[in-house]
Amino acid sequence: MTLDDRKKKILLAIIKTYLETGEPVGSRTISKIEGLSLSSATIRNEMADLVEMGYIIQPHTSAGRIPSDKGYRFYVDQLMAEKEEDIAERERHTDEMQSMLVEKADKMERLLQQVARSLSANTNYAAMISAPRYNVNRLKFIQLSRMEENRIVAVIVLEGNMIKNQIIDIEEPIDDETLLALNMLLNTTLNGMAIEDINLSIISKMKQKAGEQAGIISEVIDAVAASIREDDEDLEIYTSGANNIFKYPELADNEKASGIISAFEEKKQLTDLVYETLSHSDERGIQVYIGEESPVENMKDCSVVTATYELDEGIHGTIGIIGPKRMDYDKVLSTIKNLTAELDKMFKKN
Amino acid sequence: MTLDDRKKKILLAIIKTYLETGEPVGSRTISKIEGLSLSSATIRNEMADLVEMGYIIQPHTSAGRIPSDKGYRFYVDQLMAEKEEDIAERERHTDEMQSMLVEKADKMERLLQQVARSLSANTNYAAMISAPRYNVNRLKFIQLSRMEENRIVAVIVLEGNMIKNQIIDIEEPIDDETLLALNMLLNTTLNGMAIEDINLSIISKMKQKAGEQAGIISEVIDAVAASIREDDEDLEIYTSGANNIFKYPELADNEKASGIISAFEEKKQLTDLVYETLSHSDERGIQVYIGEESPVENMKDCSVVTATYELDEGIHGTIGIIGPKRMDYDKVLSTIKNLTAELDKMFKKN
DNA sequence: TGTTAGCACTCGACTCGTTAGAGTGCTAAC
DNA sequence: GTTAGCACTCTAACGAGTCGAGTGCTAACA
Repeated sequence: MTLDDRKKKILLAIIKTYLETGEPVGSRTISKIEGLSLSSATIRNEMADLVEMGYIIQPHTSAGRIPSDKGYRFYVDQLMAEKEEDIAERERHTDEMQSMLVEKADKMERLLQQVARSLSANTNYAAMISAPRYNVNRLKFIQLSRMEENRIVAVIVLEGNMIKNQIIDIEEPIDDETLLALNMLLNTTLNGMAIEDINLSIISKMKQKAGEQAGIISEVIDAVAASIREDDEDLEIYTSGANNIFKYPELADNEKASGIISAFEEKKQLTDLVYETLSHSDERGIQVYIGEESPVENMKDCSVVTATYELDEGIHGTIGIIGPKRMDYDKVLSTIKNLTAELDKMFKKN
Repeated sequence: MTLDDRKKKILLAIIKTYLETGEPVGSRTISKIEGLSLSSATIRNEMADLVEMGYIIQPHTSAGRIPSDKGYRFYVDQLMAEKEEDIAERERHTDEMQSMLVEKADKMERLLQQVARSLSANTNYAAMISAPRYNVNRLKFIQLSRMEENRIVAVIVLEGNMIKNQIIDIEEPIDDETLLALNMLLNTTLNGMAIEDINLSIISKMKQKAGEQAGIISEVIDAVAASIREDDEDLEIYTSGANNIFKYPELADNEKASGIISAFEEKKQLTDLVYETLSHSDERGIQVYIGEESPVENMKDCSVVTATYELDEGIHGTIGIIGPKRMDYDKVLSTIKNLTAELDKMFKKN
């Protein structure tokens, strides 16, 4: 059986109606709404086919139909194809976006938290945003300072003004002069380098140059590397509106809600989601996971829409919206598309 | 009517039974369990009195009784008085605590997250822990470094090795020498001072010393002060096990759960809780808020147990456990008491 | 051959009455 | 002051009955 044009139209009508009402839709409803005027009986026949083909489901014999994951997938693909063509799309939604007003914040964390909040408030779904990923980032500046007798603090500034600190305990005290020299050495050698490119050969070269301070320099470099790597593991993630899930009965029962909440709290699973997204990001950067498609176990009953934004050349972060499968994909896609654009613009300007 | 000895015994029996079963307890149950052997009819009479006095509630005419907030309050006060006397208490529970094993973490944040996790896992309630409060803290070390032409980064280390960063944009470029001088000036003047004690007179004295750099120094000091103050507003708080609330049906309905979850996510309300706790901490440092007593609006249906721990002289943080009113107060109090002791010990050693 | 009207059928949601059981409150006796 | 006894109350659980939405099928129609 093939999905001919009429079937497509009916399927889309069913899904759209369901998205609006949240209740199983019957043949009568479709026959009335539809442009192509067909009787409910005809619709029923087609619906039976669609069930057989797996696009829709009937919860029980005498109920209407609801979209299956496959049905949603069809709808979303359709939607995204449309958007692709419709370049003026962005304009059309611009006015809505005004209200999103991401206040400019001096601190990155503030900004990200702000974004998450505004996303969840605008969409009525749960939202998350990850801080830009460091390990594709470049070192901008390193500063070692003595804090105590044999304890120094390393301040590491990355491109994009991400700052990280690391306290380093050193074996033997270090004098001011050496410290200064070390600072010089570190900065001249490492500035502008991508973290991943700092390899053994460079380190050994530095050790050579450091001469008698070789011991200390390796201690310091190890600590710096560890600090960056460690942070990479547990990515900073900001969330907002997790409680929005209670607005959707199909997610609000104890077990499901508990799973989703714990995913939001533990962050671990969100981190996985971010990595998944970053590794699969296509040209548009937007991805939609429907139900079982979700890479996060606890979100198998949700739909997850993610997008990447660009802080700077090659430095990406991830935005995510988590809601029920019957989410307003159209609105979410527009919102998220505009937001990433806005973020990109903001960062580029900086 | 007075709460005589027999009434007390009956009340305690009712509460204990309710804590175990979670269901309204009837006169028959008490008459059987109780050491003082009285018939159910007698118990009934006493129970009627207890209802009148407000210690217990009957959900409806032909149901058993459940404790009221006032009843819980009586129980908890009793319990805490007992504990006070029983100094060997701590020993008795020590073995349970072994399993809590707070792994030593190098980073404070890791440690705190760890503690929260272990608390929630051990108690089956939701747990939170706040990072130690800064504003009673002392400056240990300030380091200004030039990052770009007219942008410097200030690294502020506080007693207890809390590190904060602040990027400062300055009007006009600053040369190395001036920067060095500024660093000297800042450190010699401010080191060891409590943040709150940095007042106008000190600042103006510094400006005087700075001479022509007066402009820059006030910029810097303002920025430093702002950085510390700002961070004080949104205290770092780590949470774990928020989804535990779903284990208790009386908290798991949509509305209540949503409120609690949002309190956990937004952190704002937890921050209030921390301040409330810190300002009211008595000699023991442990506080129990039952139902309506809670300073957090969204937790009026919960009980909240908080305690302060000491990072260093005068630097406190707060631990909190949030659960249903029928929580196992005995266990929670023991757990939290041991944990704070453990934390205190760990920090003192450092 | 595709479309449609008509109709019997299905099934969940809701209502209502019944029952069982737990627990009370009161009274009268000890 | 305590207790046995008993009528009473209220909820939870169950089942029967009803309603309505929606289906699936059949037969007629274009």
